[in-house]
Amino acid sequence: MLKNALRVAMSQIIRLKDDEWEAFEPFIEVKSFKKRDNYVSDSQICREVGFILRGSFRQYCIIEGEEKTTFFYFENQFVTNYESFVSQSPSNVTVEAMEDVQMLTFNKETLDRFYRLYPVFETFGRLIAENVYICAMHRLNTFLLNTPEQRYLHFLKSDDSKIILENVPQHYIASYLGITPVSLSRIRNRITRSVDSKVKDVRLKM
Amino acid sequence: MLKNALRVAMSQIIRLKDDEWEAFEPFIEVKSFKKRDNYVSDSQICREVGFILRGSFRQYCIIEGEEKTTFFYFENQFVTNYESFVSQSPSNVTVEAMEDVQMLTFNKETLDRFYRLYPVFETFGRLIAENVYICAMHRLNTFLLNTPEQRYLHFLKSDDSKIILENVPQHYIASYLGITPVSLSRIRNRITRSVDSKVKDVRLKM
DNA sequence: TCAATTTATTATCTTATGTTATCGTTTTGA
DNA sequence: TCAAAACGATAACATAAGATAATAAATTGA
Repeated sequence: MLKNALRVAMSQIIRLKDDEWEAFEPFIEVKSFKKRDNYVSDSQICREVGFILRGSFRQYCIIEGEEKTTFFYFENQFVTNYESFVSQSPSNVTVEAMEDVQMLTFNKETLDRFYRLYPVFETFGRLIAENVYICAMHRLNTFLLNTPEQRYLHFLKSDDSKIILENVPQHYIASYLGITPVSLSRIRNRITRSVDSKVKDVRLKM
Repeated sequence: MLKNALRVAMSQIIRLKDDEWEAFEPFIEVKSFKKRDNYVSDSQICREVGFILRGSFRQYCIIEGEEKTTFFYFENQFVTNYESFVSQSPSNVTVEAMEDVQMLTFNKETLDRFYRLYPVFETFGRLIAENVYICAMHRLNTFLLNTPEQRYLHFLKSDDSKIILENVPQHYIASYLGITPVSLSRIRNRITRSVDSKVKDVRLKM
């Protein structure tokens, strides 16, 4: 059953009893999106959290007429504009399907109800928040402590990079790393050359 | 009574019943730090959350022999290395008193116990986590979307800037904004000149 | 109090990034 | 299927930031 994927994901975070899940399950909806559809729209309030069964999303905001891509969401991940969802304030970003998407969703009222009903849902909410905070801080640190080139190398070593590199055009990744597409292209060129010359060095030493 | 300041702060976040507070209060400790003392030390596990009654802290990490200041904590704020505290993993930062400090603290075991005892503490933990996440994202956005100069201007407009500008040397602020002290000095110079020239323009038009 | 340290500014030089434009190639969608 | 759009690499140029050093002022602490 489709909804079971969410149960599995939640069970990796909290101990969910059968009755708790069975109470929650009826509030989960199955939704589909076509490529290019918006899941969250700029200046709208985000009233849901989604769990991606199939497909992926890109999050961007528009600054001086230009789209700046700030995040990606893939299969088996939760997707929402967390700030807008938590504070029920208008979103300042758009979350757009990069391909056709099938997902499960539950809304704010549902979650708030379950926060009140079952302490384990509060724990769930807390652990999710702690986790996204730690991820945000790691990313922030790459800006505070690294140059763009170091940031790209750091990104290549990260767990997220594989799925992103395989699914996302390079200029979106540049944006995600806070640099221009041209600059990322140059950085990649530089790195390749430096690796090549190292290979050459090794050859010369032989 | 000293501990009441924490009750007030917590009550701005959650509804705390008398019996809940009275159960919690005995686990709160009062601690003092001298200027330059470390509250959190690099590679140590952070086992506490502090609430600052008087004084301030600076958070930094050492990269290639250089201190990079990444955060400040002031009166009536919570202070901890959140990641280290939450995951009970070694801290990668140092939190050092910028002046003599008086604070209240409670430790991880206490908090975990109260998470289990009272759902309202889970709510407290969740709301704190949601809040620090939103703050981290706002800061991350200034790196993703702004140039260093825009970032400084943005910082000047922020709520935090007043207390930081009044209490912190400029080169720490530079570090906090992810730029070098020399560069921040130039940015300030540039801004002043541009404001000056605008004043001059106004005068000429009169 | 006074020497040592810290701090902020400024100058010089180097370099990486931003900007803009061009050019193939690939992908898209009507 | 084919024209249009998207994409990535690259070049040329301008600019701002990093690195380093010198200097003066302020602060610190013995």
